[in-house]
Amino acid sequence: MKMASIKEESEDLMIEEDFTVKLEDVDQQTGSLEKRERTPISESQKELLKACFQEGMKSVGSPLILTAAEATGLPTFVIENWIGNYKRTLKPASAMRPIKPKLHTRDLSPYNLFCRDFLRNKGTLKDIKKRWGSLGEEKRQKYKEEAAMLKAEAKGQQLSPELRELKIKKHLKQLKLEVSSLEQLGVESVILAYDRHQAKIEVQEMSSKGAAGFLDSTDTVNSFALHFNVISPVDSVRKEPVDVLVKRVQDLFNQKYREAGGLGKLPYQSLLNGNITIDALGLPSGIILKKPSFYGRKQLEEVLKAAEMISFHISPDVRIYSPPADPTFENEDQCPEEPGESCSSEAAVTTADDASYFCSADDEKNALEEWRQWHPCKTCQHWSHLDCGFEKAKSPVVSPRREHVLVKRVQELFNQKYREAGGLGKLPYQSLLNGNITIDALGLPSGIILKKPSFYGRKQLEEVLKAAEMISFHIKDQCPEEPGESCSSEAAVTTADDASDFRIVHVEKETLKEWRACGGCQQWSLLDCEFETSLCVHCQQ
DNA sequence: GATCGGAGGCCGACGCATTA
DNA sequence: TAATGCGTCGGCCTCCGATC
Repeated sequence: MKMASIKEESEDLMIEEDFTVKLEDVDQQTGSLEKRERTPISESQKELLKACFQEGMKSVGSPLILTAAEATGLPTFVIENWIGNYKRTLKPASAMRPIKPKLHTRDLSPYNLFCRDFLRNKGTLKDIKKRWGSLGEEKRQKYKEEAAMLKAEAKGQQLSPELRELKIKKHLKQLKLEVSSLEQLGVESVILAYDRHQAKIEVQEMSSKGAAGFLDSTDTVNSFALHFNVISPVDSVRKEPVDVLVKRVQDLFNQKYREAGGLGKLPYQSLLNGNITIDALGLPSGIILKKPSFYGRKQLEEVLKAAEMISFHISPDVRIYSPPADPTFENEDQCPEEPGESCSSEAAVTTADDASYFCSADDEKNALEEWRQWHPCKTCQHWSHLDCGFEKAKSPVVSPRREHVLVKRVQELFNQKYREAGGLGKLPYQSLLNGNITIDALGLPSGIILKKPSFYGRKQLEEVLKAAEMISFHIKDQCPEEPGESCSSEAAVTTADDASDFRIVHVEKETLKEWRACGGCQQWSLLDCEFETSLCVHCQQ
């Protein structure tokens, strides 16, 4: 038809030169996380990589990767990605790749259609202007007709489910940004959305921090769902908060520990120090024993699902190694200063693996590694932590855990801001949690509140790092000592909810703790736990 | 006048499924 | 179980019509 004829005619729009958009022209200064990290690879680096590829660096496990890394200065994981992508470029393009529907919020213009045809015929962007300018009136008219036809068609047609979904997604995203913008202006807002076309009952929440507190304290969301004749328990409308799941797993682990003969609670610190060894049987595949707060939602749910299968076996005599004062350990990620705390890395667990171990001084790799087990080096016989001194000889290529690096960077950032605010040492999360200290964190990205970095998701970590320069802490005096001060325990009660949730912030409890002097006995006390009136409970009695 | 958003391709990053 | 392959995402390129 008409469209086809236009397409045929556009064949003669072929161009002579093959310009390509070069990513090397892109700003290469971004070492930060301002946007998604993308490693610029220069032409010379590519040449080196291609040369290594020709010499056999054709798979991720190739020993030539290290050579290439040295030659190019690129991290090994970047080279691994490059290999995969480069191999793909060598293959002929996949024949029938389904075309994803695109959401055109505006009607396509004659110019847009010309661009489509021109670029489809290997034309380049640089030439478009020239070609469009020199396009004959007749051809231009045909594009106008096609645009008008498409516009008319779109008007008469019903939206396909795919396009509808795209459209909804786009609007929700816009709403989310609007809520965030309003929040920055000090406006608390809530948006609840329910899609009538969805078989599954799902209420999308978009709310500011304060408004989220309101939702938590009321049954609004559930009422909203019920309004649409939906018999839906709260659980199906809203996921169980992560911190509740953490608590349940904690209880489970403590119970299993006691069943195995342990006393009290599972001693994560002793595990970490290697003073005790616990074989955890029945854990879901891929999940190892660690402090429950280090699991994500999915893992927590899996652990709870497998609760009955899980059992612990305590081997107090199998002490792997009690580390001496080791300089490598001094730089560790803040092994607990407060009782009950544990490192941000995973707790120690035994493994049945009996591979050989060799020292590695690769700090970058060590920073990414999760292991925490002590072994003697087969070469120098020194004992050391896998994560600070060793790599496993059998697996030279370690899958990088970028989140760990991000967590660490945020930890350092927070500690730095804490010191800039006059604090000493490291940010005392436990004191925050207990409400013994209050910190106003200014400049944090919208929707993110101060909490232990390991509770942030990857996206939040990146946003925090992005806003690093804007962030400042203001340490308020400790509550009990300075009458008249008020404090909020908000920092202590956040949850690490799924990034997929539209909910911007999830504040489980927001307790106003205001210190007041009793009108009778003049004793200072917490408003929420002692006072109803200007008299404390004792004086009221 | 400022801003948005469309075109198609490139390519690094990443997650998941498959394979050895 | 580690390695590999593949699909997908997202940011970027340039230019300019449409819209506010």
